[in-house]
Amino acid sequence: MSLDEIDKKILQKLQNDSKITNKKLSSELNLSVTAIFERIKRLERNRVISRYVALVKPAEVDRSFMVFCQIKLVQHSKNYVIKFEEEIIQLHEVLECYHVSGEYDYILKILVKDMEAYREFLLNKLTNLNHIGSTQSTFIISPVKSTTAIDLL
Amino acid sequence: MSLDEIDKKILQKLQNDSKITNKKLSSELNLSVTAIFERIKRLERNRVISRYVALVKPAEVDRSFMVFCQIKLVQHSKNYVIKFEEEIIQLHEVLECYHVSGEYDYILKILVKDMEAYREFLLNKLTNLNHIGSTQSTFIISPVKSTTAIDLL
DNA sequence: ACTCATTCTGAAAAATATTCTAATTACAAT
DNA sequence: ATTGTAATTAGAATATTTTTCAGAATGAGT
Repeated sequence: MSLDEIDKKILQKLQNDSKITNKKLSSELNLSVTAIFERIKRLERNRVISRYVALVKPAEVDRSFMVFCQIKLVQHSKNYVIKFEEEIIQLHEVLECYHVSGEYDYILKILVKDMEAYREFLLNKLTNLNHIGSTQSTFIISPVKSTTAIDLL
Repeated sequence: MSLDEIDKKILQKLQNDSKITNKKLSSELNLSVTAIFERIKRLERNRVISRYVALVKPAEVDRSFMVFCQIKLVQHSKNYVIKFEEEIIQLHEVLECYHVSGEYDYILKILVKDMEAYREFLLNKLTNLNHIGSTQSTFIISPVKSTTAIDLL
């Protein structure tokens, strides 16, 4: 789907604050409320906007420990890969998982309460999965930047 | 701030779809609209909910290339670290940046159009920063899971 | 039992989202 | 240039939702 400059400005603003009203958007972009409304609906219909979400502060819900975990599989046959990915998706501690290039096969972003909870996760969940070869954990000392907004301007 | 089960259910739902109406929430949780309204306002006031955002599909806005880039600094004096982090924050291609444990100092999640754009980014922006020792890039072959929602139940 | 603070309900008011009709614009084909 | 067609827009109406308000229920501490 093709996006003009107005679409991009709308997306830019919605990515930063999806609670902004159509009225405010319309005055900032010098368009009618209806024009804004129709454009947003079109962006939603075409799945340019995939969803609207509330972002929760991890520390406020007792999830202050973030880890990047790299994983190697023992085999790479299609069945193993499919099975592994299905199982990973089920784990709620895993916020993100990517199949990647390089020495390891996967990178996972994991969020838990603390180091102890991570140990539990590793022992009881992750290393219990079949086909896992080795893992390597990288702990987050401090977040420097964290955004979901893609720059479009 | 302390959260009861109702708060957690509200957060759970808002993390998945922040456009859900208070009326719908109220019927699903068997509370009045006002009760829901007040609870959400409290969650916002106390920054449990940090913001509401629209999520945009990267491919739809021509950003199909994601990379994890690990960085080592040449020195770790406070001034260097501060300066480096300030500069990283400015780069719109960098969606996330974490100070981490292990062999490298930082992990960055970078989103660009394609490999060529990534090369441009590396040459013109990243390696132009002072104090950078070495970098190592890991390319995303395929996303397996990607969510912003923290499981609270 | 009484007070205080918190959370709740239901109704009213204010603001916003959505629908509708018509006018305008953009653009391709002639 | 001009016609026709579709897409986009504006403005008014209607429908929904958010927000405010007053009063009732709840619970902890005295």
